[in-house]
Formats: sequence, C-alpha cells, structure tokens
Amino acid sequence: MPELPEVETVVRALRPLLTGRSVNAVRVLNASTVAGSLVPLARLAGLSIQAVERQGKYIWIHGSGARSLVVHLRMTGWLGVLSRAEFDRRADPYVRLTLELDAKPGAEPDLLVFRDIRKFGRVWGGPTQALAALKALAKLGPDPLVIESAAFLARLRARRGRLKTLLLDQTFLAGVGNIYADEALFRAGIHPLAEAARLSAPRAERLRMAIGEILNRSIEAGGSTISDYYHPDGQPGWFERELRVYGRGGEACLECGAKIKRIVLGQRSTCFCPKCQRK
DNA sequence: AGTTCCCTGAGG
DNA sequence: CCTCAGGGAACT
Repeated sequence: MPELPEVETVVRALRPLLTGRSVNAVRVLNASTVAGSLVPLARLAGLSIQAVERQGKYIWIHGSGARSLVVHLRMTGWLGVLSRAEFDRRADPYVRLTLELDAKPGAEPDLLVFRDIRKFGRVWGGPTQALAALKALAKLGPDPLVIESAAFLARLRARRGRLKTLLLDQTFLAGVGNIYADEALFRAGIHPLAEAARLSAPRAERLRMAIGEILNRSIEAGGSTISDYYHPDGQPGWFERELRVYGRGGEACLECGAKIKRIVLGQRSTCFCPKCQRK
C-alpha cells in the first residue's frame, strides 16, 4: 500500500518520463475514479506537463495554463507510462484512466496509465489553484522529511489522543501510513497507545528522527511491495524485508524475542513489541 | 473521536 | 461461501 516512500518513488520515476510532454487526450475508463466532475479533467487535453511533485501521498502533475492533475493511489493504484502497442498487448482490465501523451520523435504515442484493482484511488483535474484548495489537500500537514524538532514538538503538544492514531492523521503529518507508523514507533521504542501530548521532548525528538530515517531508508530501497505496489516500470520495492513489526503479530520480536502484539485501532491493525515499546 | 463505507482478490 | 486487508471521506 503506497505511503510516502512508495509515492516518492513513483514521482521520481515519472518525473523524467512526463516533464515536457503534452497531453493529447484524457480517457476515463471508470467514472468513480474521478473525484467530482469529469469536465475539468477533460479540459486537461492540450496542456504541457511542467513538473511532477509529491504532497503527502498525493501526486501532482503540474501543467501549463495553471492546470494540473492530482492522483492518489490509495491501496492498489499504479501509475506508469506504456507505449500504445504495449498497452494494447496487455489488455489490462484494471486500467481506470489514461492520458495520451504526444509522440516522441519517430515513435508512437505513450500513455500515462492509471490502473487500480480496488478502485479506491482517485484523480482530480482542473485549475491548480482550485485543486490546492480542495479540503483534503489544503488541510494536509507538514512533510515528515522536512519538519524540524521544535515544530514537531509543538504540533504533538497541541493534540490529544493516542500517538499511533495521530501519526495516521494526514493533517498532523502528511504521508505516514500504517506500515511506517508502526515501524517508526518500534524504532523509537514508543508504545502506539502513548498519549501524544504527554511525550517528553527527548522522546518526541527520537520519534521524529525515527520517522525520517525509516522513510528515507525506504525511499532508497524503492519502497515496500506488500501486496500490490510496484514501481512505474513494474519492479517491486525492497524495503518490506526491513520491516520489524508491521504484519508480524504473534511472531517473535527481532530485538528481544518477546511476542509481537497485534491490536486494532480504528479498523487498522497495529503491531508492536510490548517489551521494547513503552508508554 | 469513533464508526461505516467504498472495492476486489486472496485465503480459509 | 465467508472474511480480511486498508486510506480517507462522510457520517454520528
């Protein structure tokens, strides 16, 4: 499931493939993939792609004329660039949207393909300003790779509730999901049910560092391929072999041998070591 | 702040 | 068959 490292990997792979290309046509194969109206999305035809960026787990494809495309992969979304011939050869039933790009000299047109088995993914198209003002995007918190100690501590102190729940809140930090929240808490030695606002300053700093380290290391490994995540070129990520608690409920802790506990928090499973992680 | 729902393939 | 996984929106 794509979280910040997986989305960052996708953005880095797509950037050189898309920047400078023009969009000739937009084809929607599954209407529910498009958030809101289809009209502004259709109007993306003709724009020239200027930049590909990440905001939290959202992918921004910035175009000319102050128009953009925003993509959220959610659980099973995949983005890639395929030649028309390769696209036809695959006859993939899970393709939900394509953007036809201008042909490179002497070659057939390429397609930016959005495939998504479970249809949880969403795309938004339209004026860049209007997209940035969308509630989900406007309320996104700071990037965990960029936030500094004082700001992180202040944000923690301003919130109530359990630490794990807070880490999953995209308005607190943008980009951390279930996998890296569990892993960062383990590496920081902090219990997922710890009260966020009561965390001491040193422990808060340890957590911030753990989040940054785990995310950066995963980016270097190309993210984690747990079930459906693959790079735009079809390669898997390699970070899942580094995971120490996620998905390991009932197994032995790799540090101390204690049995990893699995609890459910807001419909999401949480795994932690009851001995290594303290409230 | 907690619950429900969306969706489909995989595994029992 | 049934159940489970899960990000985030939309509820209560």
